[in-house]
Amino acid sequence: MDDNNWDLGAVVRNCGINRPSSDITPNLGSESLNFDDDDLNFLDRIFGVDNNNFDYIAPIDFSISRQEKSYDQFDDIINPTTPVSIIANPFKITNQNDNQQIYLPPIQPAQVSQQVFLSSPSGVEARECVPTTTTTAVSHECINLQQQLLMWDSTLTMRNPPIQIRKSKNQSIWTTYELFQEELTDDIWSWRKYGQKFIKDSPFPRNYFKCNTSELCQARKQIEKSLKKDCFFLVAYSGMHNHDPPIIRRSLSGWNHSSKYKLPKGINIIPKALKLNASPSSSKSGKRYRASSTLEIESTSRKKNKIIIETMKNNVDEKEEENINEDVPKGFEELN
DNA sequence: CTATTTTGACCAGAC
DNA sequence: AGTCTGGTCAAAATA
Repeated sequence: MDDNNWDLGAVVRNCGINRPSSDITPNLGSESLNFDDDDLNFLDRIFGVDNNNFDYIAPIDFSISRQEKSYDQFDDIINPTTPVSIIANPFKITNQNDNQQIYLPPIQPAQVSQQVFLSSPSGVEARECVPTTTTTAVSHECINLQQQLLMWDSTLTMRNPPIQIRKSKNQSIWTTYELFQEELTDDIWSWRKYGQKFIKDSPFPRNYFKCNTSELCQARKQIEKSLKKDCFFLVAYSGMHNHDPPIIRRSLSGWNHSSKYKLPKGINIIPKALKLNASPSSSKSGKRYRASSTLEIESTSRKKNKIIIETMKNNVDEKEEENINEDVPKGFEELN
């Protein structure tokens, strides 16, 4: 099997290209990325998604010690005999012979990133390729790859490709996934909630989290309930951790793993309509509604809907209730 | 008392 | 310049 059997690459337009390796800008998020049609077509083939529904900003940042990798060499990456640095947002790799696909994990271990083509997809020339810095120069800033892969929930990552990669107003790059409620606890990092906001065109609040391990860590996470698909949550990640993950997995401070059937602590999914129409006596308290965030997963359809509707009824008079029903998002209709 | 969450205010980018 | 929107801050509330 030769190198061309694997489509693996990164679109590179700037980000320190052609600069000496000693001048690599460590923070990718602060760089501007511009893509043309060729870039987007290339990404379509790589990600296999509809470009119209995919806001490509920065598809990956992938760093490895060698510029080219064959299948066997890639296998060496998965089972490295020597420390290799990988900095990657989730990235799908397709074997063109059998269409087998894998996703690189969303591991974010290091400060340094540099975009590299490992092999050029057919019809798309790798341009502005640069060799990476040496492994030695990078690896000391990264956690060990084997350690990363041990922590990588491959089943989760495999069935959850990113559905969107976007750039926020402050130029941060956000990679969004669709997850089931029970998958929300599949996160190796410790997060602390720092905000919540209702976003335009969605009745559900967006919950903002930052890494709770290090004050200096810039990693961020956003969680909101999917409007289009009631059974899903939209989970977005931004920034790289500059430290090792917490040792204890799935039982992190501030991240309630006591039951896989409960929402992690701090995630609020109460629709806007309820908040806006809540009675004055409860308008200042989210506590009243947070109870519903510990509902059993089985209730995400009938039971939860029932309780939410009942909550609505308890907090509005009949006149207001008519207006609320118009605002109740899909999936929260009263059941009969 | 400490840690975490809540929530209105504030700020900056986009339009 | 003014408004809208999303992201963050930080004091207060809560666990």
